Amino acid sequence: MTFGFFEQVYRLVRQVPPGQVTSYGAIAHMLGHPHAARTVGWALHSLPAASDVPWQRVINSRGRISVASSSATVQRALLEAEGVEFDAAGTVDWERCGWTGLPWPEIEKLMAD
DNA sequence: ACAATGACATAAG
DNA sequence: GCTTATGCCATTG
Repeated sequence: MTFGFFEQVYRLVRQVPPGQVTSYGAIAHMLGHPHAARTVGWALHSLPAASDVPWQRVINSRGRISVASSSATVQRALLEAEGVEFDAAGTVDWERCGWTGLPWPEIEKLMAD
């Protein structure tokens, strides 16, 4: 299952509505792997640019973009275009744009499909 | 099966 | 707030 865990991550990230963001840890936790945040990040990193997965809506726990390349600029631009607001320090307010996640039945259905 | 890797998370200095 | 150290996990060579 080359797409085992990655596929799960992709499906969940695809559910993130525009204008909202979530964290790697939250994704991992929803998938039943509370400590697999690193793997989630790796999954998104290896994601092709042409993918339909809104990888830009997934950031680190502090509400900051951790990527250290030109993608960071693109990511922030995409998020701002969706309505996500950054403060002076380039941080996102979870209160404002944080994604609460899907109800369990929805997640379960995504995994089953 | 073992060692290395990585867009993380958290605690400590 | 930034840097360093440690823990965790799935994927890859």
